[in-house]
Amino acid sequence: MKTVHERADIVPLLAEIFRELGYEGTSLSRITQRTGLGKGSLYHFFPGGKEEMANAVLADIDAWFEQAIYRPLRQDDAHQAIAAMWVNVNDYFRSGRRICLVGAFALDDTRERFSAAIGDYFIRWIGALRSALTRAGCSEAQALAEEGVAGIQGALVLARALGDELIFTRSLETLAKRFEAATR
Amino acid sequence: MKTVHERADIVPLLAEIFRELGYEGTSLSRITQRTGLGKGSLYHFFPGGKEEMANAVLADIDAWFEQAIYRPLRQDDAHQAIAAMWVNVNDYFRSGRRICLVGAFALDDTRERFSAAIGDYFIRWIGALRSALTRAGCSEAQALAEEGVAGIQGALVLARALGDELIFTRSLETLAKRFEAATR
DNA sequence: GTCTATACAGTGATAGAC
DNA sequence: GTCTATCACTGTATAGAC
Repeated sequence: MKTVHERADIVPLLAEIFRELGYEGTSLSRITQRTGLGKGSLYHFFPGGKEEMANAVLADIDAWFEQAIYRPLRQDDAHQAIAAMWVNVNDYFRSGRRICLVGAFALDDTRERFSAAIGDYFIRWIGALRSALTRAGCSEAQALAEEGVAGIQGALVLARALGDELIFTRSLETLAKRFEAATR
Repeated sequence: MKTVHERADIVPLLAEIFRELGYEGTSLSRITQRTGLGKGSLYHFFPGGKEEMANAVLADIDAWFEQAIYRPLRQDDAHQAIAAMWVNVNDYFRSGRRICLVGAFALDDTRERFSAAIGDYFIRWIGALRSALTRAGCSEAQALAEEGVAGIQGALVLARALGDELIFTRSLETLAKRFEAATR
């Protein structure tokens, strides 16, 4: 049986592999195993190899955050959008069992390969969050937005390091309370 | 000229290499280049190869944090020890230009190799910080300790992602203010 | 202790048959 | 589109001379 795929079907699988193994730790043979696709198929979809695969994953992540997080923060009711962010983020990162690929890429040398996409991701997240906080009447919107995004990234590190799923959700709740106190 | 080294001289060099390249991204040839030592010397000091090198680095990091951060938090004046922690952490991570190797290892699959050391690092940091906060009269010491450690890790991610050194120091100052408000 | 030489599995990548 | 075969290269690790 010859299953026919398209690029869009493979990208989410690649995302999970990069998440678990990191960029350097992800080898084409592991990708072959986990996707069930041979190298021929892989290079058919991604002529640029592993780097193009990672770029496709980053673009996919960016698109998801744009529609699910950033746009509501910029356009919708500020209080509602912030509240929805905590819920969506907790869901997206599977209560801390899933990490942020962009954050992980930022930490080591793979940052150099994807610095534009990495910088963009955080600039836009912080910017959108600041926009919502400002509209909600927060006086120190930039600092609080940075604290919120950093808090999420840090909570992911802790959750993975301790193997504790509860700490992620608990951290988000603490952050949410800080935001409520600053916007009432 | 034949320079003679000892293990203790090499570990800090290895630490910087692992920090920049990550565990998987660090190859023996890169280690050879940056340390000036051949593979023979490397395997003389670390018969277990790359994994033993990383374990030595993690032990070195642990020892530094124990004496510079954890012990003061557990034993010294609580307010002073917490204030010193912010200064020492900012210095140790070079205002965000240097990352936390333990946090980086926690994010991807290399966590499995070093899970004991990684878990220990964060458990003891949070525990020591909670001890100081409790002595300082904080009612929600565990939650605030978690928030502080997570905030530091997240600030490192942001600083690297944005290539912005100022954001790290600024984030530490914000966290310090939160701690002061909770312990007065 | 440090080096060179070497083993050999695994790497990213390409070519071509189907 | 998918596969298999194959490429040149780099990976970790070892052995042995000095």
